[in-house]
Amino acid sequence: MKATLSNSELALMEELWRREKVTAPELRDCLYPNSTKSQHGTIQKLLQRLEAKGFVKRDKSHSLHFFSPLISKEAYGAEQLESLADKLTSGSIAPLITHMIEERKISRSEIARLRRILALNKDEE
Amino acid sequence: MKATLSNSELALMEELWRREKVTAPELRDCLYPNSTKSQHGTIQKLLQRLEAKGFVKRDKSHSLHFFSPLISKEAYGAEQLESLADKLTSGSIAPLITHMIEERKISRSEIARLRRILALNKDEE
DNA sequence: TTGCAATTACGACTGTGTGTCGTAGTATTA
DNA sequence: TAATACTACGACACACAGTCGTAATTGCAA
Repeated sequence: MKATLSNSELALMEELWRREKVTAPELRDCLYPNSTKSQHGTIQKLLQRLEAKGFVKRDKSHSLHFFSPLISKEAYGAEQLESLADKLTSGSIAPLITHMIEERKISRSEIARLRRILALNKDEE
Repeated sequence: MKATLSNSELALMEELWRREKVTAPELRDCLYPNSTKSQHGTIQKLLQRLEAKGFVKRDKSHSLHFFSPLISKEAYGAEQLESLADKLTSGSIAPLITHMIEERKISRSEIARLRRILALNKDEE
């Protein structure tokens, strides 16, 4: 599951992540506020592709299907980060973080937050 | 410069990052070992696109052009990471790191390395 | 100076993926 | 059974990646 999500797919997943179990009509109303009676198919097609990619589970026990995410937002993000590190820095994320810190792209509070996360794993060193 | 590099473009950039100042023929010999007399254009086209995207600088002071990267590998990686965090986690990378640690996707040595990087910024807290 | 070889410039083509829509089929409800 | 809403699926335009072929330019050698 190293595939990446397109913009529309991501917007749809965001909604799935927010609500966990959603129907296609609900998604349509949410993503296309004034739905012109035609975007039904768009949602269906997106869901169909997301299902094929393994991102979405379809519950068709009722005629009105329910969709739910098969991967969490954090897991997807972590996968993307891992893939980025694999492509660029031999799998290591340290160089990326280093550069972001040097360029002040990470706030001090974020740095503190990261330090706290990493400190929890100190005993395993 | 939030654009992302395709596979071929990345392969070419890797070579530029490695050697800093390279000619098109050198890139051709490197990326297409047994060049079938036709891939000259491919390299030219890739360089042309990379130049248009602002990733590459072209020195045409000689008839044989020299190409060099306009962005470092680390800067590009950091940009990608930043863009990923913006899209997924409101710009914060902590959730991604957290998930990777929980899933044991980050080795203990890498964790130690990250902790060291972050410790250097402790005084600024 | 002229011609050859190598490089540059650029247009064109294929293939792929995204986003969109239309239509046909199916199920629920009145 | 007729109307309505949903599902299924094919088709399309568009953009981009990757590739190639050809024309134009330049450098070098006879």
